[in-house]
Amino acid sequence: MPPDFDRKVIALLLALPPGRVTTYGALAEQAGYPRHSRHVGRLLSHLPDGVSVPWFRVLGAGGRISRPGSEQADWQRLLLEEDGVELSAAGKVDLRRYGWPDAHFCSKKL
DNA sequence: ACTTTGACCCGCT
DNA sequence: AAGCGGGCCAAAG
Repeated sequence: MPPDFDRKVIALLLALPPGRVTTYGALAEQAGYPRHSRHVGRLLSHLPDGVSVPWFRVLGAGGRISRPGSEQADWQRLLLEEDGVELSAAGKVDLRRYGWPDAHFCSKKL
């Protein structure tokens, strides 16, 4: 895995406008490594310190929050709402509405 | 070198 | 709705 993978993912994340969200799969794909969704997860779980990343804007496929029940999931939900993102009772996000503008699953462009 | 472990994903019960 | 199995691939033990 080239060193720039991490860098790219971070950059993409920083470029993501507030109030919008993306997914592990989409990040991996846009970083040039399709099917590497897990690696994005692993990256975010061991975040290089010194970089402040809006990790909470990263969701699982279909707009699901990862590791439901975990402490981070609760935080994520809170932070997202603070961003103005609506969550269903099940804690899911409508990607068509809040998804990454360039992503296929998003219908609401910039 | 081999095995286990993920902040994953998809399709099928 | 919820669980299972298989696929995925790098990192850590």
